Amino acid sequence: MDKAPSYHHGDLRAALLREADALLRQDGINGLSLRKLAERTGVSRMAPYHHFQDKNALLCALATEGFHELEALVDLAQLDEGQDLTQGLRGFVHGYLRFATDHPERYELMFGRPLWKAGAPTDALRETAFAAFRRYAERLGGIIQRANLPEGARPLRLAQASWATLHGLCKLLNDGIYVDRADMEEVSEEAVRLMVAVLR
Amino acid sequence: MDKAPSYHHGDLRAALLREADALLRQDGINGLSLRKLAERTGVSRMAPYHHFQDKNALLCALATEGFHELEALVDLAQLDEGQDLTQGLRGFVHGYLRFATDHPERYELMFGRPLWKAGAPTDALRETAFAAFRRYAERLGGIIQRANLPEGARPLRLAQASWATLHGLCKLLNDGIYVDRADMEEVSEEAVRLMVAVLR
DNA sequence: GCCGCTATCTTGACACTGTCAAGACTGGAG
DNA sequence: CTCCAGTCTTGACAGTGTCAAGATAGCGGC
Repeated sequence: MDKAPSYHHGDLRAALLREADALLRQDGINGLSLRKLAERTGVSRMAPYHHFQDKNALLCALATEGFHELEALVDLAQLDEGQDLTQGLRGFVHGYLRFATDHPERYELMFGRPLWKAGAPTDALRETAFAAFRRYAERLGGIIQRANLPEGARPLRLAQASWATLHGLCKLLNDGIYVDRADMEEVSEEAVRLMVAVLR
Repeated sequence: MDKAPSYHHGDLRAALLREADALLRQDGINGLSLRKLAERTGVSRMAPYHHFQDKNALLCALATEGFHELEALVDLAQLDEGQDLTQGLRGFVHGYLRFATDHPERYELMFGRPLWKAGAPTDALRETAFAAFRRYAERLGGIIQRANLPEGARPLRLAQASWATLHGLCKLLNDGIYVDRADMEEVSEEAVRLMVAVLR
């Protein structure tokens, strides 16, 4: 556990990711600078570059972890079983909102423009992120099929539209734009109604 | 039109906003630096500070213009008259998506975290942004009332949820996350279905 | 045990950013 | 004409990501 501070750190990369997460929580995504991170980890400013190609690569790695959690969250949601549809959706929606609002900086990193538009996202990030979505779409497809609704290519579209609702809600909430944290409960319920309504 | 380049520019501020918009389009929100802007406008780097307190203030001013356009767009939408509901909503949704995807950088600026969370938004920005939303909520309230649905505090919640859907869709589209530009037509139609379904 | 190779870490330097401080100009009011 | 307040400028500083080149150390082969 306690390490004599030798020239070779031994387990940088992991330490970097850990400290980066803490720094993210503390200073936000804009406050996360490689130099601060290096200093905090007790290493010189260029050391991280031996474990990550870029600042972008480091952020992508961090975001990828987040998407793994998100995927687990989708798996946990009781969307498929004979369970009540509204109840299942409500659970997922609440879980998603909670995930996003508990760690806003992390969520912003995962879905933020800096990674996806400005810096090119890593292949690993792309894959992990889309895996979570694909899983969600499959679940929704199962529901549609079981309720034998007019299917078509609809499951995908519905998954996109409903995820957009969730995502937009989280963004508005986290940035404090049109919906207040105090409204969270009621608005999320309205979102559930939206999704359920279209599923009948 | 042609100005002898005198010591006093005469109409900076306006020129700054104009050039800033162009620079935004060209280099994206991250590429918009005050120094580049100043040089492009043909003025020294500190000149903008006599017309805007901050970089933040300048960006807020730019975003405010955007929200004025958005408000006009809400006003244009045929949401209230006896017109077919689906048709009216579809028009608004398409208009909104078009607004966001035609000028992604501008949209990102308007609703982005840098202004709303990191830097404190100007009072003017706050006001303009919320005015647009309020107008939208009123329209929706009118629809609900005319169709005498169970009202309650629902208009506001519905406005929040549906705006979130739109917003999330635009974000996903512009950042290229779960929904591709090629899917735009179909997904937006699904969004319309979402909103209409919950209005019955 | 020793040599050398390679992964790892370091310091120096550069171009870039936003902004504080202090000076230079100038158009208009008195 | 004078002076002043509004406008613009240059100098400086701390902070950023990252290229280049040097320092260190652990590990396999002899």
